[in-house]
Parts: sequence; structure tokens; C-alpha cells
Amino acid sequence: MGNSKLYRGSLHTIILKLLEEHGKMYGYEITQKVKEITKGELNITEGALYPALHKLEAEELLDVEVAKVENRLRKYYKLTEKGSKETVTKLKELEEYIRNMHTLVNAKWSI
Amino acid sequence: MGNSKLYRGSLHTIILKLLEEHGKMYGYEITQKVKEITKGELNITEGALYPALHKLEAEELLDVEVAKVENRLRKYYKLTEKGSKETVTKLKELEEYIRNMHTLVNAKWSI
DNA sequence: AACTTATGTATAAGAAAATTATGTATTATA
DNA sequence: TATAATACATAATTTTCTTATACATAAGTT
Repeated sequence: MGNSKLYRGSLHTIILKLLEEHGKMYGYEITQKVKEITKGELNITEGALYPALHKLEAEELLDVEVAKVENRLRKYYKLTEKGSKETVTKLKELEEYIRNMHTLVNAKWSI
Repeated sequence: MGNSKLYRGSLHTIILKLLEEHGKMYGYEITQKVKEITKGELNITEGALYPALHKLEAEELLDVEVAKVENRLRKYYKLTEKGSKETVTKLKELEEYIRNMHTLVNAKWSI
């Protein structure tokens, strides 16, 4: 993934949240959206992304729908109902993580 | 490490920052301090902690000093000069990570 | 007296989640 | 016509954990 090791463990959260917000997306679109939002600071690699999407699908958190656009294959993913619930859980975990880290490092900054 | 997968990658940051703040600490003390600060939400396991301390020492970010207290062995760690600089870097990376994640998940909460 | 919990360090086996490298294929651009 | 961008995928390797095991002393409990 990105520059720092910190992103390890947060890819599933990122994918789920982006799908919650955008309804349905395909893999490549997700990488571009993340790059755009983070102004190039976070680049999701395919070697991380595709296995993650397949795993989320296997866990029935995502539904997939194959489409052919301009003679190219696209796999659109969207949240299942189970996936929507998991998104809420993952976001709470992220919030808890950030609060704890903020306390641990006794940070002066806020967001 | 902890409950959520998000803590992956942040152990070195935690150790360095705690040492910056407390001058010198030994391994067991670090685990207890983290447990205390996070109210039990994050428990650093020995299997993660000791290899991490050894690695930071090998990278010359930490100095070690062995002491015998009440007939028990303790290894006190403290930051080297290089370690102090790395702490600053790691904290900046953490801040960037948190800002990016906050934007990515379009969070309403703040810290 | 014997056992458990707490204190203190350490390593080995295994799992999870990434990076890096490679592969296939089409379309757009220099 | 070569390269970049689009779009998917997997294999080998590395990093970083968890879980299990190991040793040892001190304090508290039954």
C-alpha cells in the first residue's frame, strides 16, 4: 500500500466506506478515488486490492456484478445488507483506534 | 496486538512516543502503561513487544541498560538521538494517516 | 505446603495482510 | 510504434502480528 506502514489493516474499512458512499464501484475506480482524495499520498496496489475485494465478497459483505464497458471488463461491487452493518462496525473501530492513538501519543493536533 | 486490526503497524510509533515522554522504560512497564492509558482496550502481547524492542535497538533507535531489581531482570530502553528524530517522523506519519483516514471515511466525529 | 497470579524476559510456529513482481488484454496518447 | 492508462488477477515474498511455549522470581491465596 502506501508510504507509511500505518495503513496496514485499514483497507477493508476504506473499501466498505467508499462503497457506502458511492453505491457501487469497480476495483480500478476505488484505487483512483483513494489517490484523488488523499492527493496521491495513499496508493492502493492491485496486489492488496483484488484479494481484499474477493475476501469481502466471500464473506458476503459485497455483491458483484460484471459489466463490459468499451470492450473492457469491469466488476462492480456494492454492499450487501450484512456489508452495511459491517461498515458501521468498522467505522466505530476506526474511531476508537484513532481516539486511543491520539491519547497514547499525547497529541496536540486535532482533526 | 489488540482487538482491532487497525493497530497493525503502529507498535513502533507507540513505543517511541512512550519513551520520548517517560525517558526510560522496560518492556513490561510499556505493556502496563498502554493498558492503563487505553483502559484495557489495547493489550500489547510479549510476542509483539520484545521482537519490536530488539528491532528498534538493532536499528540504533534505542539504547538498552540492564538492571536487576528485586532479584528480577529488567531491561531499560531509552531513545538514542537517532531515535528522537525518528519519533518526530513517526508522529508526523501518524498525523497524516489519521487526516487521510478521516477524509476517506468522511467522518463526522472529531478528536 | 502447594498453587495461582503478577512480574519479567524471550523465542518459535503459524496466520494475516501487505509489497513486489508478473501476467493478460484493450484503448488512448505521444 | 512504443508507452501510458485502463482493468482484471495471482504467485512469491516480507512484515507484523497472534498464539503457544519456555524459564525464573515474588506475592498472594487456599
